[in-house]
Amino acid sequence: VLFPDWAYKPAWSPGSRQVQLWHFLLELLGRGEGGAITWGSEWGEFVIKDPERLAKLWGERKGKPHMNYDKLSRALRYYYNKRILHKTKGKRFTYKFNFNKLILVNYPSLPTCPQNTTSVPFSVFPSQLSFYNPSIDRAVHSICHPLLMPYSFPKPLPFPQTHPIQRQFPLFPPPSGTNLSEVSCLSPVNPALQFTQTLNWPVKSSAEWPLNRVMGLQERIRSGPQDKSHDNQEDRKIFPEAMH
DNA sequence: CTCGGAAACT
DNA sequence: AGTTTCCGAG
Repeated sequence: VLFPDWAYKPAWSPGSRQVQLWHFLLELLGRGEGGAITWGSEWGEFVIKDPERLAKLWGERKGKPHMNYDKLSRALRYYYNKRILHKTKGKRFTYKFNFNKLILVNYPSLPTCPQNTTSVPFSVFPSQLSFYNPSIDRAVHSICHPLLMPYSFPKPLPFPQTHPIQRQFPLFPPPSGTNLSEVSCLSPVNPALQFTQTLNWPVKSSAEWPLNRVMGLQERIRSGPQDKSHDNQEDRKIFPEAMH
């Protein structure tokens, strides 16, 4: 609920054994490595400073020695329909993660976040997130960086209130695929849930969430080519910024 | 540069 | 499924 659906996908999903491009980008961005790619002026926006160098790094990670920006950028463009990224038009080599507006649109009362820091004082990657980290708690109060991704957090329930014991899991008992070691270490508190409670964010029913409507959209896309103009109209309502 | 179709790859 | 590769079009 706090983040778009894709943000909950772990870096190394059971299906695909390889790193995904957007994880890789977030990783470089998080390191503040700077040379090849940096955060842009807006929240979630990033600029590829050295396209060919970035492509080379990506190629090394994937074992594709002939990777170049032409091919990498094609992969980025596939993210448009998946709603992971969109292009910042007019700005060369500039793209933007779609999680920013989703959060701000739904919670207009949140303070806008100055985003000049190149790194966060704590790690947000799955490997290091697997234990309860008090510094996350602290940082969460000054919500700010796009790097604050939920990755291995259990997905918060779409329903307002449930049995206390169910809070840690989308389903109870947890489905067989659930990595219990990952989930249980979030105790005593699920940071994401504490996040909502601390901030007194409004609770919406699942039907009210634009995100769920986006998911519905993806279902339609997946189910085959249908009425595309209708989809675009839906998109405009949800992501005004993403359209021109 | 940027876009997106098409086909191939893992 | 998520790219990688190739490419014609704007």
